[in-house]
Amino acid sequence: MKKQRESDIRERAWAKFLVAHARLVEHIEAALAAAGLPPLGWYDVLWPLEQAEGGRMRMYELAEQMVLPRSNLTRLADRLEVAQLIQREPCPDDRRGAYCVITPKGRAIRAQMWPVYHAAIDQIFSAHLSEAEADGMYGALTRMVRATQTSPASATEVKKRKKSPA
Amino acid sequence: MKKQRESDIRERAWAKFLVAHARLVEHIEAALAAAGLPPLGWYDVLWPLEQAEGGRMRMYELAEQMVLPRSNLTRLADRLEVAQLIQREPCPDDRRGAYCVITPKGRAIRAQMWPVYHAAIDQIFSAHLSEAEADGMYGALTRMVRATQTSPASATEVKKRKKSPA
DNA sequence: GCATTTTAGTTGCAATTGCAATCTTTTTTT
DNA sequence: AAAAAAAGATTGCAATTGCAACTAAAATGC
Repeated sequence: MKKQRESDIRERAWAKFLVAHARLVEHIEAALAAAGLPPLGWYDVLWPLEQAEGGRMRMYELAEQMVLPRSNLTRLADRLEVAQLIQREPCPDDRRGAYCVITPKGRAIRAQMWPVYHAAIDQIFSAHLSEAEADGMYGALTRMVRATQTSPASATEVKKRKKSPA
Repeated sequence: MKKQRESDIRERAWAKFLVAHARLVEHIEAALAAAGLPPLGWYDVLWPLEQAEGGRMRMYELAEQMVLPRSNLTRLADRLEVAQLIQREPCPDDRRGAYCVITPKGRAIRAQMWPVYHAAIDQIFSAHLSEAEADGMYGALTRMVRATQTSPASATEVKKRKKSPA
């Protein structure tokens, strides 16, 4: 008889998910800081850029990928630009838009970050997952992400009505 | 032959883990805000307090549970106290310490938050996990959390040496 | 073709976070 | 038992975040 307070295993998984996220990120940030490297958020900008065709991406694309409000990315990009890891370029096709382009220095820093980041992931995340578990987790997480994007009903509705028409 | 760019499934799981966390939290915050309720962080204070013996916990315990820097909890508690959801009480045994005590109003608000929170979890998290998957995920996450706490070697070392002894 | 609505990106400003320093009160050392 | 070290909690201050407002440039409707 081990039904822990009747709380569903899924709820316990959710609670653990939150704690694990906080702990893992904390650990990784500590590792990067200890190595005198930039924070995780910078990596999340540099990596997609490096992957992208021409080392460039539109701001809105990047923001969407990173699950970051636009205004937030603007400022983050400001910092990366000051550090000369990226560079902004006007978009020829759309004069509203701007490209974020990774610089050689940006690539270099990302390359320096990866070993540290990778080692941390291995140690605290990957080491605790069998291939099958990783696979299962990947699948489940993918379904969850999809669930948040395919039901914009609630989110959109909320956005539309300013204060509730009542 | 589908070994996607040779990147380990575990690394892809990690990447998805980060995105999923951001999306899920975003969704839940939106749901709470839409219902005119306090943010998730408040729930995370109220719930452990409500569970605790006497509805009270020491600040440091709470901070640890929540994976939050102490100073951060101090301020969070300030806000909750202003809203009269908690109350601070001096600790008789240790005159440095303080208790965080949940108030009746705190319990009431938490009770109001739960249905909204619970519905969101069900919809975007639980719905996508079989019992076995939830079980597996719970186990894996637990091991990861343990991994971050049992190797304080690196974290502690870093703390000790201020700038690196050169 | 012009008025309206959307979209991309930025900015102002208030709220939250994080880090190092501080103040008290234990706890440990010697 | 005094000195030194550590622990609990808070505070100052700078950095980051989040939201709403704003500008400029497409896209859409009629």
